[in-house]
Amino acid sequence: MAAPSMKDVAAHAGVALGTVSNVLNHPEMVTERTRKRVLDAIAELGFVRNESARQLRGGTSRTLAYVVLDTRNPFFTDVAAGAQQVADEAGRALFLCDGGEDAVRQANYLDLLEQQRVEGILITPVEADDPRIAAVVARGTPVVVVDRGAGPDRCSVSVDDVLGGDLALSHLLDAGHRRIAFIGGPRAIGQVADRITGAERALARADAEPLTVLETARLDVAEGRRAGERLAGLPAARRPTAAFCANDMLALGLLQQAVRLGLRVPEDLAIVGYDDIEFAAAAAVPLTSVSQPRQLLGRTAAELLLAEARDPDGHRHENRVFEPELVVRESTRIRPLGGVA
Amino acid sequence: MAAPSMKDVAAHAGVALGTVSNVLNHPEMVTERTRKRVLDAIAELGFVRNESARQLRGGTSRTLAYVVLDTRNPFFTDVAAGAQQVADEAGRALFLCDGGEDAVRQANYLDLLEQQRVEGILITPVEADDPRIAAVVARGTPVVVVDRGAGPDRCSVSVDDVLGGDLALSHLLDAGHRRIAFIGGPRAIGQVADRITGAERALARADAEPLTVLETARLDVAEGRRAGERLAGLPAARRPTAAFCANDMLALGLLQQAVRLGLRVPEDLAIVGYDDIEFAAAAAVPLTSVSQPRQLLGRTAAELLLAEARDPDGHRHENRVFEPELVVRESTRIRPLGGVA
DNA sequence: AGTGGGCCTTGGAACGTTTCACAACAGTGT
DNA sequence: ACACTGTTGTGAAACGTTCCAAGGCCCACT
Repeated sequence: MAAPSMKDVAAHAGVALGTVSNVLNHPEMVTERTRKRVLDAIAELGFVRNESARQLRGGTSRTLAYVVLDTRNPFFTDVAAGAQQVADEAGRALFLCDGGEDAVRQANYLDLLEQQRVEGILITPVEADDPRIAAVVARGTPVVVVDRGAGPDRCSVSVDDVLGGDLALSHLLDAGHRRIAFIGGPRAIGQVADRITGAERALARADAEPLTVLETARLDVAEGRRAGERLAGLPAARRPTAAFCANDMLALGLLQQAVRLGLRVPEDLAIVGYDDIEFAAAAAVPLTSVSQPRQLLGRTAAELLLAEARDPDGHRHENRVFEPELVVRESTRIRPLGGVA
Repeated sequence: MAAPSMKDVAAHAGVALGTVSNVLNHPEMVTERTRKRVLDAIAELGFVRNESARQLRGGTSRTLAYVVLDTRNPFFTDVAAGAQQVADEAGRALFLCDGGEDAVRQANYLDLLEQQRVEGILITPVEADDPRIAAVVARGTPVVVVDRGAGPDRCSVSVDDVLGGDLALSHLLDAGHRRIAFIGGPRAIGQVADRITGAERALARADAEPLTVLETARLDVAEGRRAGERLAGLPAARRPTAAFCANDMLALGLLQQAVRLGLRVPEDLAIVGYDDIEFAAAAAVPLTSVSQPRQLLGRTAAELLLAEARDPDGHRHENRVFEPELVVRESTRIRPLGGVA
């Protein structure tokens, strides 16, 4: 048999349909006695509200969604945790959608969410200037771009990735490195491009070789290992003495493979990661990394989103930019001696 | 102005409402010319289908959800990635809901998903025998329990956690440890309880001290660090020589803090983790860990769920149990000498 | 020219809820 | 007894879609 509806509940309790609705939505305007009869009927039939019908009639949803670039990157789950806090406080549900660094899947999610009329969308886009996002915004669904800047037509929260790249390279240059590799990709990902820009900006101020860019297909541990093989395969004379990785996943993979293939870190190869995920500090050689305020990013994004959803007309778009910080650890520190533990 | 509906599109294109629906759902039965007119109108008005209305009328949804125990644990995002693959292949969207190890939040998500009439729910429950789950199943929404066994009234995929605990402890006992701590909690989490059971089973076969259980409030890195402090604070004579952690997050935190406080791993303290997440191998001291087939778990769960959703009556519930494997690394290996890299 | 048959298109019912104007009823004060 | 008030409950409309039976049109064939 089909799921019971309010009509069934009403019949079973011997009241009108509207009364059932009142019990659920305005319990104070129904007598104790009637209310109990209705609630009993609900329990007895196992009635479950139909959210579709509800939303269709009411026009409103209390659901937010975060379309994540890649849920397997702990950076994003930390951001999501920040957003979740705010959603909880505001009585909203938050759905996470894993884009898996795949533009098509991300676009599919975006379409679906718009069709579901969610209250608002957080998104870390694969491609920053995806016209689909602009279209969603134009049609009226609040969108906040996370971890990327955006134009004046929507809100965004981000961290200055150019500055981050600059910090990382400045640190390596200060330590005396002159042949430095960048590992990350694809370049279409805005964060990657910006970090390269920042790195080259720092490089331009120094007397060093141009940045060797090892472009990767994804930003995960496996690609980091692959990069490690490529670096270890180079003759020492041409091998970069330091690597700046677009994120910590790559850096951890690189570190792992480099060590396995006999390179000493940091003596033969210094490594700087990005994001300062929890695991960076616990790595074989604790990782120097560019730290971003992850949870704050998520909290702020969700707050902006809710503000826009609550007052679409009065809302003014904001593009909040946070500053990254360099956290120096062993992977770039020339150790005085033996150095274990 | 309100979002345009099919009615608006129909008026704008000068056709009947039903024709617009046909263009969208059965394009082959509409003339080229008419179709174009309608599609143009859709583009011009920025019409977006209303999924609520659609679902209300059709009664079907093509959305799955995975209520995760904690998205910040990479184990679960790996499981989710497996489920996502299957969902993609089947043309389904998968929403991730972060329970954050919080029973209340998890229950809220469960309610919402049922009200939204999702096609099916994957869940890694905080409490294994939550009656709410049974209720959802009884009312007809397909549910597959992930990473926990379940009764005959629903499907589940899991890994034998008792065996996992046994493997871990057997390994430590073989290495000569006699005073061993278990770190993890809360005990209400089924996986934790089972791993303890397995550990004690192995212990019972040997002539060793009973398991010292350090119960934690959560299964994250911070709690691991806290446990590290507690262990390091003990006088060496009473301090366990080995620790078995309920998951790798705890193990990594423990490792980090133990090393910081001057304990050598594995000489002073051997550590076994659980899950074999990607970061375990890249840790300061590569972590011995009990490995589970994460993606396979997710794939299998999603396949069972879809099978049930497609044929609710013909479906027979299955409780698939996979076997864990111990991956031995440096954190439990007595190193012959100096031992770096 | 008339008829039969395809092919498109049409209009309306139905999905389950919320909301709102209104009916029913009981109690109060005259 | 009556009108009035306030409180509860009722019934119908509306939300935007899909599906289906039925209608309209045009062409080919007799």
